[in-house]
Amino acid sequence: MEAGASATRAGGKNSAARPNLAAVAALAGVSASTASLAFSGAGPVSDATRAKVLAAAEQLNYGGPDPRAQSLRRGRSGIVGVVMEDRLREAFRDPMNVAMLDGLADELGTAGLGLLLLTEPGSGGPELSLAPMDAVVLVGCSTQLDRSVVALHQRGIPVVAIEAEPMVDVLAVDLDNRDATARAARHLHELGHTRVALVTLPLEPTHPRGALTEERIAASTAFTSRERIRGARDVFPAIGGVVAAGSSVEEGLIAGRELLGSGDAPTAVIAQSDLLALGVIRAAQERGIRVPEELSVVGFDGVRIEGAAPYELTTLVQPAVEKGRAAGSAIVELLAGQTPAPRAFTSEFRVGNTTGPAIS
Amino acid sequence: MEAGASATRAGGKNSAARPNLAAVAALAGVSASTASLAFSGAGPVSDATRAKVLAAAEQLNYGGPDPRAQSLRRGRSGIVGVVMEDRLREAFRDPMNVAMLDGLADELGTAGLGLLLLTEPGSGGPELSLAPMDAVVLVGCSTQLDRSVVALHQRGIPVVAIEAEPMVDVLAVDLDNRDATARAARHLHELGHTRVALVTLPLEPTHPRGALTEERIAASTAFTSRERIRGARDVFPAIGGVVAAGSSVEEGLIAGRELLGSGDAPTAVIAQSDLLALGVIRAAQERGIRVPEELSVVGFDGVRIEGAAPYELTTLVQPAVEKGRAAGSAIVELLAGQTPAPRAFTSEFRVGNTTGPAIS
DNA sequence: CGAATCGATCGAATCGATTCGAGAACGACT
DNA sequence: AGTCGTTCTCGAATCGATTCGATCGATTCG
Repeated sequence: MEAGASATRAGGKNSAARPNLAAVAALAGVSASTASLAFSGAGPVSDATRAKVLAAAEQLNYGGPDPRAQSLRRGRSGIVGVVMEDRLREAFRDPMNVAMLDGLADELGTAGLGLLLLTEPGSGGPELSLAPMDAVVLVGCSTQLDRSVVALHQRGIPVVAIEAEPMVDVLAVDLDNRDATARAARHLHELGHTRVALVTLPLEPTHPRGALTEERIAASTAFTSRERIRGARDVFPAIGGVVAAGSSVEEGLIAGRELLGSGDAPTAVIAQSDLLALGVIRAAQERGIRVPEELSVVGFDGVRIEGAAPYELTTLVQPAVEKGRAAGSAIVELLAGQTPAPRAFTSEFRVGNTTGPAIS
Repeated sequence: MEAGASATRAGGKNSAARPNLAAVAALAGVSASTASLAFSGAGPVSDATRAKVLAAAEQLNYGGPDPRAQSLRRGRSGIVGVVMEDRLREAFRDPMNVAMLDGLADELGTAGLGLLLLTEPGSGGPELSLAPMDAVVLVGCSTQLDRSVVALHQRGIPVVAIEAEPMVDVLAVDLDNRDATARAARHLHELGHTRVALVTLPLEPTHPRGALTEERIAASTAFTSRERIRGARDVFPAIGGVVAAGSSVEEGLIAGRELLGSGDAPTAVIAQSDLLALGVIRAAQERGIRVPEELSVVGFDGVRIEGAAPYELTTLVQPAVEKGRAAGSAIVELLAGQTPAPRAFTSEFRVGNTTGPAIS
């Protein structure tokens, strides 16, 4: 509290308290409603009056209508929450997420909406329901969000989910994760690979590493990861592998060491992100295993990674920015009272130089 | 507007309108004030009453107090704005920024505050003043923000600036940019280098590339970049170079080609970020110039970059996460009515294997 | 047994603006 | 001159909750 705080009321009208629209109106000699019109521009106000109001505002050092009050009255705050499953640092490590966010921010920014970064409940951050949001975007979130989604619906807050388990009253922006992965798997199959392993994204909220087991898959809450596993199994029904703790080159390296160090090392690896794929390649390099001659590696995302040279990943290029954009425009439509259709995006399989025929 | 919207009033009390605290209180047979107490937990409320209120809330499908109304009444929205100079994609491309943001989010999250991403005014995004924010963090922003800062002060919104031109009533979280760069320059000087060039971060809001000229430096609005240039000139008064359009390996590559292709190529380069430094190294590799034998390169930030191997950059390690944390805790204190002291961080000069003696 | 105390609940004011319908002033048209 | 139509301004209601002080019983203390 500042020095003059206690005098808020005692000091009369001209105390240190921040001025409000009423004070400005009073000084200008007009009613509050007119002053409001003068600021918002809606409704007819004579130039003379507007000038008077603006002058009064300047004199009182009034910075314009309080956004908090506007939010209440209008029922809109201009803020859209974005819930990402990881900590910021984790989420932003993958260029894919950043690209997606960029598309989202771009679309929302155009509509005058701001992006509020939220983490999943329980992370200690804002409770996901106490923030004044107009809408929410769920990004690759676990299915455990059901409860929160219900809470949001009670508030009448529309929800858009990018790559998530279908939920009632949640607009889906999807990617052909399963199909795409199956395509990559088929590619490996055609090249003659039979010993193929997966390096997956985290399956649990706590991101533990470890072998990919049936139990873990069944218990998993990570939609995207599970879909991609399904896609791989459409081609290699018994495929196994390891689970990484995140999407990074480092994690890929760890996973790669694990896979390549075992007795019957695979001849091909399906990594669930380009960063992981690059890490696997690094692990191969460490062991003197040549890519793609002795080991084929496919990634996912199609992001351009610094330091991948001379490799050009065989990967699934997904329209990340477009995905974000689609989510953004869906939100804008939702807020306009329209009912946009769900969007589904497809990935393009791009063959690089990290896959080749299986060694006979 | 939804189907039942027009019936909001006509339908009587039980229409499709979203329930509010008053409705819940009425159904529970208590006053609104008691219902409020029951939800907030402040003040004494008997268990029986609380149960009644909660039951009524459930029956009405009431999701708890409206954050917008709370914001107004409490004068707090729980939202902190973060203004970054670039587009999201630009800003998040540099791990440095992400690390900083992570520290910030961590500290703010603990205090129950959310992070609202904003871009500089004029970018079309939220007007930086119409969002209901409790405080604002300026990150490496241009000096052109003066006007906005004034607007924020009018609203009584505290402002913290990370590495920015000192401004009145703005709490500074600083880094020894000048000093640190001078240290690196001295290192090169001691190694015998005389033909040294700079690769700087953008100097103007529009991020044009080009030669580093006196006019540009003088007209520059980028604080960090300018400070670092000053540091370099403390050792090499006549140092020139090129300006990059952002902080990325790609930009460093472009800048490096420019520098190394010219007639009297430098024997050492001071890059203003690690990403730029790595790009310069790439440019050298392209031309068959050996690092560090024929070209020394120093960076700034000390972030671990994938793909830098086998090089370990000679660079200035700055405490990025800590910087963000400091800004976060400063904000928390500011909001608590305290007056935290400005913070200044120092970078540590780390010698890697990208600098060596000048060729005689 | 009267008084002080404590716990639970309620009333009313307040946060700061927006917006709708009504009213006033004024020029134009028949 | 009277009526109609503009244009500008105002009053009052409203958005949804929080919070201070007052009230009212019931319990406990002297």
